[in-house]
Order: sequence, then C-alpha cells, then structure tokens
Amino acid sequence: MDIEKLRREYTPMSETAFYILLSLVEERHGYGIMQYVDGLTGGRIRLGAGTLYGSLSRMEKDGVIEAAGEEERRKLYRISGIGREILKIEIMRLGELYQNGMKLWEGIS
Amino acid sequence: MDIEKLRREYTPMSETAFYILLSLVEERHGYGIMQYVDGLTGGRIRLGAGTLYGSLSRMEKDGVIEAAGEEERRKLYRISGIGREILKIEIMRLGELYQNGMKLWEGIS
DNA sequence: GATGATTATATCACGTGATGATATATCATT
DNA sequence: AATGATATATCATCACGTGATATAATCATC
Repeated sequence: MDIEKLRREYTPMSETAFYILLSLVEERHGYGIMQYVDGLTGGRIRLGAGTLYGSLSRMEKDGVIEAAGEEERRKLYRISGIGREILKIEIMRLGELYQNGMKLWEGIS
Repeated sequence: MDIEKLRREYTPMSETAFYILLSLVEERHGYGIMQYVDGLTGGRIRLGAGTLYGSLSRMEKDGVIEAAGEEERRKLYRISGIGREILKIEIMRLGELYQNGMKLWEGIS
C-alpha cells in the first residue's frame, strides 16, 4: 500500500490511534502501551483491550507498525518508516487545529 | 442534557465537527461555513453537504449550537454557551496531543 | 498451596457518526 | 436557456472505536 493511500486512511486518526502510534516510537508490547499511555496522559486515557489489540492488528496489516520480536508472553511492536511519515503528518495536522482553535478562541476570550 | 454528558459525547470530536463548531463563534449559515472552513484551512478541508448538515442537525438538537435567525434561503446558527465550554475543552485536548506529539517526535528527529 | 490481583492477548457484537451520492430549488451570468 | 454557484436536506453505507467477554499465566501474600 502506497503512502498516499495510507495517509488518506489514517489521517485524521482517532486520539487512541494517535497515542498507540506515538507509543511505538520505542519498542513496546500491547500491555506496555496501555500503561505508557495511561502515564503519559495522567490517567485521562485508559485504552480498552478491544481498542488496543484491534488497532494493533490493523496497523500491522497496513505496515504502519511492525513486529519487533516476541519474548515469552509478549509481542513487541515498533513504528515503521511509513508509520513515522504518517505520524509526522498527523502531528502537523494537530498543530494546525490547535493554532486555529487558539486564534479564534482568543477573539471571544 | 448536562454538560458532562455532552463532553463525553462530543470529545474527542472529529476534525470536521471541530471546524464547524469553531466557525460558529460568529454567526454563519451552512453554506457560509463550507466556504469559511475552506479558506481557513487553505482548501485542505472541503466539507461535504452530508457531513455539514448532518452535524448541524445533531449539534442543534443537543444544544451545542443554536438557531440565530433565518433570512430568505439561509438558516443562521451560532455556538451556544455550552458549546463554548465543549469547544474550550476540545482545544485544550488538542493542545495536549500536539505537545505530547512534539515532545516524543523530537526524540527521533 | 490456595486465593486473588495483575499481566497479557484475543475476538465479537454493537452503535454511531462521517461520508458520498442524490435530490431539489434559486440566483447570477453568459 | 443553459450553466455554474448558492443553499439545504436526506439516505445508505461503511469503518472504527468501544465494552464485554474469554482465556491463561504469573505474582504476591496470607
């Protein structure tokens, strides 16, 4: 699947998908992602099992993330090269939304 | 519907919903929103009729936006008090995502 | 060593909402 | 009068996030 098609399918992405992808900038296994996101967001986001493993399967199938070994009960993943490009685009998109939001918000206090 | 329930149902909100709500910081009619968002995003986001009028109906039903008069063929809307609270929360959420994204992104260049 | 909490992954059914397509009508311009 | 822009509305579809449920191993602790 080419990058342009992936960009269309993955951006805008959901908050949970974003944090899953962001977590995998370093190698992690599913459960580790849960805990990491929990910590990163101060407990605001608690990933459900369905959300997490569903997303992981889809992302691996599409090559946005890739397997990075398997140790006893754990499957390790990491973000792929294409995944990194998608993530970059998504971060920029979020920046645009935030900037536009702040700009207009300040007009009404 | 109380604010807490609305917050649950509206955040995180989609990119299109965000821009629709943001547009209504000033009074606008549906078609005007289309053009405004088009301009604000440099043509990146072109709202489809289905997306727009569907969202508008839902948002008015829930009291996130309110009718602001009707002139010939146009129905004017504006954001409501509760809508403003929701929008504020959403902008803060976007800020969090963006900050976390940038923070981790810089670690990998 | 039994019990309960935590670690760890997987699958399924459900609902919701975004989207594209389609329809309708008016208005301005050529 | 024909075309394109203005303006709103509805409908079917589809993908995705979510919660529930299941399974099992490991760990702490009593």
